[in-house]
Amino acid sequence: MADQTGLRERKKAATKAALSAATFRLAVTKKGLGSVTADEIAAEAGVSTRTFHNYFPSKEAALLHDFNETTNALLADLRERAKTQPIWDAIRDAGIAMHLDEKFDLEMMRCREQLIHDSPSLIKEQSGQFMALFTEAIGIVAEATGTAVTDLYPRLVLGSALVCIKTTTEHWLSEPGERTLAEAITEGFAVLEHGITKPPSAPGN
Amino acid sequence: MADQTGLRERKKAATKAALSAATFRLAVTKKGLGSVTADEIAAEAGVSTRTFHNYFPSKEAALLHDFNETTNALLADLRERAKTQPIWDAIRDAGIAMHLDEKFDLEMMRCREQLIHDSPSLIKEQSGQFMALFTEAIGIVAEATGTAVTDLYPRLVLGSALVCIKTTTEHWLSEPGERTLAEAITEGFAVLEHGITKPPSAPGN
DNA sequence: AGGCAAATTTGCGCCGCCTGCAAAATTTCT
DNA sequence: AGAAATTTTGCAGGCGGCGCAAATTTGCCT
Repeated sequence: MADQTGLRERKKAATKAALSAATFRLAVTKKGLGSVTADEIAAEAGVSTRTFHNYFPSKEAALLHDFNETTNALLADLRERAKTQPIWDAIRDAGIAMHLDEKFDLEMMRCREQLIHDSPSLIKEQSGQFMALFTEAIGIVAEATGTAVTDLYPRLVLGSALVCIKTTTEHWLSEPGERTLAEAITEGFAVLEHGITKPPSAPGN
Repeated sequence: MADQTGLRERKKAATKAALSAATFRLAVTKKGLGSVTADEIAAEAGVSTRTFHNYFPSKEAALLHDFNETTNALLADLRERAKTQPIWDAIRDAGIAMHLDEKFDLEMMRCREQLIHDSPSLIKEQSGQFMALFTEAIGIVAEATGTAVTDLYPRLVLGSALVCIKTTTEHWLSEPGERTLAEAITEGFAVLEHGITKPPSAPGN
C-alpha cells in the first residue's frame, strides 16, 4: 500500500518528508512551532498552503512525521516478534530494534525533544499518537498472552512497556551519552521486571 | 487563591462548572464534541462566547474540567501522603482516595469515557493533562525517593503508577461492576509490584 | 444609601487553522 | 499525441482562539 516502487508513491513520500523537514527547520529557527504558520511551512517546502494540509492535518502532525513512521515500524516489528518471543521481551526488543540512535542525529533528536517539551500542542499530539499506538498494539499483546483485548492484564503490560520505552528514551537523550540507547532501554525493562516498588541495585541512576 | 469564602470566587467557580456541564450536555446530545461549537456552549450556559473562552482555552478543556480538578486533588493528596508513606503506596492510595465512584454517577462516567474514546482531540487533551500531572508530580516522587528529578527511577515509578491508575479505572468502568474501584486499583498495583512479566494468579482477569 | 474602585462580561476585530469543492496542471498509460 | 487518472492549487467559508477596550457588574467603604 505504501512502498511500491511506483514512481508516484516515491514523489508523494518525498514531498511529505520535505514538508516535515521544512516544519522542523522553521520550528527550530523561530524557537517554537507556535510561531510558525502553515503558510510559512508550505512556502519553505515550495508548495501551496492547501497542499500542505493535503499531506498533514496539522503542523504538529507534520513535525512528528518521523515519530509516526517510527511507531509504525515498531508496530510491524512487534507483530513479527510476538510470534516467537515472550510478549515482554518482544516489546522490549522491538523498542531496541528501532535504533533511533542510528537513524537520527543525536543533536537533532535532542532538539526535537525540546521543541516538543515546551509546546503544549506538540505534547498533546505526541501523546495522542502514543495512544493510537497503544490501541493498535493491544490486540497483538492480547493474542500473544492468550487474554482478551478487554482484559486488564495485557493493558497493564503494554502500558508499562510503552511508558518504559518513552521514559528511558527521554532520559537517555538528556544524558551525557555514555551508554547506548539499547542498554538504557534494557535497564528500564529490567527494573519493571523485578517489580517497581524497590529501587534498582544502582540507586543513583 | 481559590476557595476563599469570597462571594466572587464562588460565582466564578459556579459559571465554570455551568460551562463545563453545558459542554457535556451538548456533547452527549449531539453525539460528539466535534459537532458542538463554542457559541452553542456559551448560549447553553447563558454567557457570551467571549466569556466562554475566558474560562476555558478550548471546548476540550471545558469538557475535561472535572478531570482536571480531580488530578489537582490527587496531586495535593499525594503531596501529603508522600510525607508519611512509601511512595508507591502513596500514589496508589492517593489514586484510591479520589473516590470517583462516589463523586460521579457511574453512567455519566461511562458516557464521558466514550465521548473521550472516540474523539481524537479529547484523547489528546486528556493525554496532555496526564503529562502535566506527571510533570508536576515528578518532583514529589523524586524527593520522596531521595533521587533527582532527572533520574530514571522516579520517572519509571510515577509513569507506571499513573498508567496503572488510568488503565485500571478505564477497565473498571467497562466492567459489569461488581468490585469497587478501590479494589480494582489495588489489584492493578499489586500486579506491577510483583513484576509485570508474569500474569497474575487469576489469569482471566 | 450612595458612590468609588476593582473585577468581570461583552462586543469587535483579527489572525490562523482546516476542510470541501471545483478548476487547472501534471503525470501515467495507451 | 491524446486520453485518463491523479495531484496541485485557489477560493470560499466556518470555526477556534486571543487582544483590546468599552460597558456592566460586584464588593467595599464612608
